[in-house]
Amino acid sequence: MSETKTTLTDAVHDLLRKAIIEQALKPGMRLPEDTVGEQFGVSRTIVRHALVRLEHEGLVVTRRNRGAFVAEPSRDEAQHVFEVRRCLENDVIRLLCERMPGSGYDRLEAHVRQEEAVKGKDGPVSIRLAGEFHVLLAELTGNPVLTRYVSEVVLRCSLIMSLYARSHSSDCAVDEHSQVIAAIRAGDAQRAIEIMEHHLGAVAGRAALSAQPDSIQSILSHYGKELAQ
Amino acid sequence: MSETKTTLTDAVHDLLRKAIIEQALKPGMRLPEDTVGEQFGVSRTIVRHALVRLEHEGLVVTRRNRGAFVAEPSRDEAQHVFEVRRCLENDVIRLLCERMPGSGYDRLEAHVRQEEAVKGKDGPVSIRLAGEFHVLLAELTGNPVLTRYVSEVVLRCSLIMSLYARSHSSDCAVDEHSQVIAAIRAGDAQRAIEIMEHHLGAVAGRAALSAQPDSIQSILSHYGKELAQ
DNA sequence: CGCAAGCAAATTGTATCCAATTGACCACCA
DNA sequence: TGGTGGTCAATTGGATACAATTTGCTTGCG
Repeated sequence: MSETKTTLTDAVHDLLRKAIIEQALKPGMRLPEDTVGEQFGVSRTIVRHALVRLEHEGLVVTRRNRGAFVAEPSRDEAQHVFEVRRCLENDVIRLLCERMPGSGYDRLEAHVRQEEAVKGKDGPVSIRLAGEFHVLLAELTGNPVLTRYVSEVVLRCSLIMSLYARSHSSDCAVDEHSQVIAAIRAGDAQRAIEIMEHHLGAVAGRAALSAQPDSIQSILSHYGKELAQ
Repeated sequence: MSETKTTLTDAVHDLLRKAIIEQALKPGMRLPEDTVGEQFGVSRTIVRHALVRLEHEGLVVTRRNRGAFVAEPSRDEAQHVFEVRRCLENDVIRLLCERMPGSGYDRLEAHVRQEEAVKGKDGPVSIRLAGEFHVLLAELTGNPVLTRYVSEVVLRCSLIMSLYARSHSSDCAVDEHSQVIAAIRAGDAQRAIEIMEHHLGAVAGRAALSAQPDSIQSILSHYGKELAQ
């Protein structure tokens, strides 16, 4: 366990991801390989590998010979991500109602307490914790594959919310988290799923409903395809 | 559209993936970077990037300073992949019952016809087509995120089946594919999901039930962790 | 004054090169 | 004989160097 699994690539990968999620790197921002590289004191090779992974995760997009950019999910993409997220998280709930591990509730409640602790002061930490609650749920299913996918969509949702949401402070209402836990504990999968649906719906809603007819670039990008090049 | 999106990395990536799925590269086989590189006539850098992606997709695993190997999913892992696959594919069905695009049935039926054409002569092509049917279903939802995930788990399932299944010829019963289409066309989501569950259950079953108490290395690998190094 | 061609800077795509870690083989010793 | 330590080959981790492509600007012409 003590083996330092962190190859440099992993480190850069994590750092960039965190920076993106915390909005230090804003959507659309360019990520030149050597700039990032010298910033972290590593060579382009490393940065490149990290960027490849991030692209796979949907947090950055790369254009041929143009470089990497922090992803700017369109509303359509956002819709798609949320759709998958609902599907996955519903299944998480369903599985947890069948097989919640022993220490599960303790860990969940500990997490919620942590969320409540930083409730007032919003900001990066609260956003991160909100996401991690959902990842923790996935982890408790004991299914690493499911966990990875949930993790990915949650991260993308964070990015999406940073683009489209009006207010971040209440992205994940902590009490809804508690309600989900309670419903699972009661073994009431149906209700837990309903709460989760409502929970995610609310989050997605804050993004979708703020649909001032899309920012100009978003609209134009839609038409721009036709005259690309 | 004509832009040759294929950077060399993409090409190698695709080639390796295809080779793995078609079992030209068998699970557990080593993939030394320079060997692969000189085989394809590219440098290690390229192979490296391709391997990073394949690892992300779960088709290869890499051990620090040891290199890359074609993944050998344990039965546990296999279980996890199938669990996620069922979740995702059920959602695909559900979505398609709501919004099947106009040309959808044509494309599906064309595909099934293709499958029937090569039905007798099993082999790589039939395996590939069977997988692509499920990917095609996902594509028809119009959700690229969902499509990518389905695509990934389907590929991993192909790998898994190549490890654990006794007979490949009937991995995906073509008539079950037809039944799914029919159920969706009837708008009967419940029935379509049932068929799909049964369909996937049968596939997974062929793997899981052949559970001669696991090959020796599989068992030992379970205990081996403790004395790893 | 607007537009097109062309040039220069910047950045990615790819290859090669060095260093560090690993695993294996072999000799040596209790 | 079994275990231990050391040296060596092999292979990856990482950095640097070169080539190709794109971009934006400049310049010249209509």
